[in-house]
Amino acid sequence: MYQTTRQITRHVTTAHLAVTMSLLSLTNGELREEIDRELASNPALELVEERHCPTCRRILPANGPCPVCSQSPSSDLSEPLVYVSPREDFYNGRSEDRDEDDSPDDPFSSSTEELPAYVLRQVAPDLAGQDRRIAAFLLSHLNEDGLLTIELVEAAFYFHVPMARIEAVQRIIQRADPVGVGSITPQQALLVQLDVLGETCPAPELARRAIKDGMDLLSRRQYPDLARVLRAPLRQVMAAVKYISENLNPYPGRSHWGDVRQPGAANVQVYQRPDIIIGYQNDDPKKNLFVEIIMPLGGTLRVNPMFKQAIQQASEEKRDDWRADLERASLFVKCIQQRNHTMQRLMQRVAGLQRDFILHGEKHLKPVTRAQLSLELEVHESTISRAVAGKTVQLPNRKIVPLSEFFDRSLNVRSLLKDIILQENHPLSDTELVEILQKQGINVARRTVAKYRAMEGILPAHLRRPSC
DNA sequence: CTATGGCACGGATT
DNA sequence: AATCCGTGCCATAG
Repeated sequence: MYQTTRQITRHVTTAHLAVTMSLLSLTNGELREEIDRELASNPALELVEERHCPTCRRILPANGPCPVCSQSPSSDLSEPLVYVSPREDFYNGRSEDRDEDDSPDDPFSSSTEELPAYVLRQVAPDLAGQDRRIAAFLLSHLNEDGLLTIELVEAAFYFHVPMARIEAVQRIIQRADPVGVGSITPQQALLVQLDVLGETCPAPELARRAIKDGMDLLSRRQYPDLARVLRAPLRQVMAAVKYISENLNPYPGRSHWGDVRQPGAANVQVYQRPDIIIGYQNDDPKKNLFVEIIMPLGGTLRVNPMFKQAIQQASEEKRDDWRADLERASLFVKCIQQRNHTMQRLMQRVAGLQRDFILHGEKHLKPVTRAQLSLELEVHESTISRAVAGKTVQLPNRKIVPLSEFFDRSLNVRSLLKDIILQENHPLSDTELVEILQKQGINVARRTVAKYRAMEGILPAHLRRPSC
């Protein structure tokens, strides 16, 4: 990323900007990788030890009390508190956040961290020697969803065996208990599940084609489009979709499809660890909104002071190299700080603006654009874009949504529309829906209502049940 | 004839 | 400069 250290020392400001920008667009997982890389290659950089908060177990900032637990009386309840929170567990450990609904420890249950072992136990008897090692290798690269995080070719390269051999092992793994485990993509997992299910009782053939040829549309719930691609009537496609969502699971490592907490709105998109968490201080809804910007670290990053001293006694030829290292380390630390600062300011403003959305749901989202925010924060538009892109936020109700949702121009209208249709006792046509929306002060074209419906996966009026 | 989806255009957003 | 979004017009299905 920045090998040319000489130039950097000369053009500090330019480099500073460039690095900060690229860091800004990283999610916490990617950021951690970047930090690890830098930490490994630069001896001048160091990670100072962590201090845990005794009550909430969060890692504390370099000095000062835990901002989550400290009872600082806040003067203005409408102003959210924003805090950059170093939390190692968000990178490689287990999340402590969902501990309420964790099942009691059962040595024989297949909990998340035991998934690889659980599967290996099943497949091991069928495999000999090398194949067993291949299986173990593959299983050690599963993510929480039960999908592989590496390509099969990597395994083939690692073991010096042909791809076919790896694929054969993978096929055996995929048919083990969480059926579909060890697939590369959700699509592959679904297909395997369909195969296994089809052995006992036949599955609709349309379901297979939907997954194979229309996975993209399927996951985006664009059913009318899907029907067109498959050249099948919408009714049949809907039946196939129903079959898929009731019997198959694109993420074999998870027991349920979508968000369990909100059974009404099944979300096909599943995100992993959020980059930002919004909640309340001490989980008390009467307190301020509390925004945590997650730093995937177990401590604080800084320039190693010992290294500075060591330079004095360094030999003539090494001194220049070390100086460069030092320079790069301090640049890196500064850039990280800059990134966090920007994120902090951004979230401060966003949380303030979208307070109603955070507390009361999609209907209360205000249409805010990135451009607008860039004016208020006095940064370039692209800075906001980078900061927002690809990041996810956990809301107080534990739902994880993309940060870009905070800038969705039409989400509030779509959600209102969803409500109206949910409460209708007679299927309303698009034109009728337009009129109802107009009474609520929202002006949209008939065509637009149709699009919103499609986005929400709601069928046209004549295909909807009168009752539900 | 009515309800809806497809295509394409223009303006806003990124 | 590229992309997304709302909309109008037209074709098609029922």
